Amino acid sequence: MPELPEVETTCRGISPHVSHQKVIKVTVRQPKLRWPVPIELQQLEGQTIKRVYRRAKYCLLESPAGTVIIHLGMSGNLRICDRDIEPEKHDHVDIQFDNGKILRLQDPRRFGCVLWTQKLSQHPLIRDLGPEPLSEVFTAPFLYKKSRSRKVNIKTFIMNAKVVVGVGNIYASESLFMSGINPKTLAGKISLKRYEKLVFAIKTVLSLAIDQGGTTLKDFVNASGQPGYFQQKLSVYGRADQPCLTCKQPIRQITQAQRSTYYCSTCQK
DNA sequence: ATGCTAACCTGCGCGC
DNA sequence: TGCGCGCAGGTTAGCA
Repeated sequence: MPELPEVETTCRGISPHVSHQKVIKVTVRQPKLRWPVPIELQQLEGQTIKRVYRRAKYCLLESPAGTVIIHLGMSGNLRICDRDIEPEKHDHVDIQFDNGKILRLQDPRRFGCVLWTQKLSQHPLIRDLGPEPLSEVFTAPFLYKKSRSRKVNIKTFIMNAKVVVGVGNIYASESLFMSGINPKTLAGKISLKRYEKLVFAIKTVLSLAIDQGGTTLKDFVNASGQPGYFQQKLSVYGRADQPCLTCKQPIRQITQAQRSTYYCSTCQK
């Protein structure tokens, strides 16, 4: 479900209900997520959330005692609901606040996680992350330098969180289409000039998707339960065999690193 | 260091 | 209707 725009949409949605609120109870119904939900998460009880923010695809709840690290995996969502709303199937974790609201994690596939750390910057999941794609440090020279001698294809390269965070399977295909780059091209063979186009495309696609409230393919909903609308603007993702919006040739679907890639072999060289 | 694969799960749509 | 198969928005561990 969630790539960077969906996580950003989620964080913005929950923040007004969670920031500066005191946690009165943490309930874990199913601790078997990607990693077990740690018992130390209970240290959150009694804490007041200082802020809610996003790093990569992690939603972070910062408190004086430590930070909650939440990842939504493939199928997770975070919702704000009233305390008397009964949990449903796959509602694994609740964080209840003294304002009567509950932050509730639902994740059918359980690829997500809820972790607790006292030193976020040293956490293994956070430590080695690349730059934020919407930040000023994510530039063409950065990507160009990082990619020299790399033999992996460009699509897999930009989906590598050690290179740049937040570019998932949808927006990788969309960005490469926008920049006219064939996803099979080796990262190390791409010129600085073409990386200029790619960096611009990544920033543009992600920003537009955030503006649209994310992409809802199947089940993404924001903190209020509403879908996103970016799927209406997808150029290639999920459009196998349909005509390219530019040249009318059929969009191709291939597999790279065990993931589907969509592209136009005419417009992307 | 880099690149590739399997693995972790549930649910849904499709062909038969 | 039911069953088996393939596929799905992520990311890490482990191995060559």
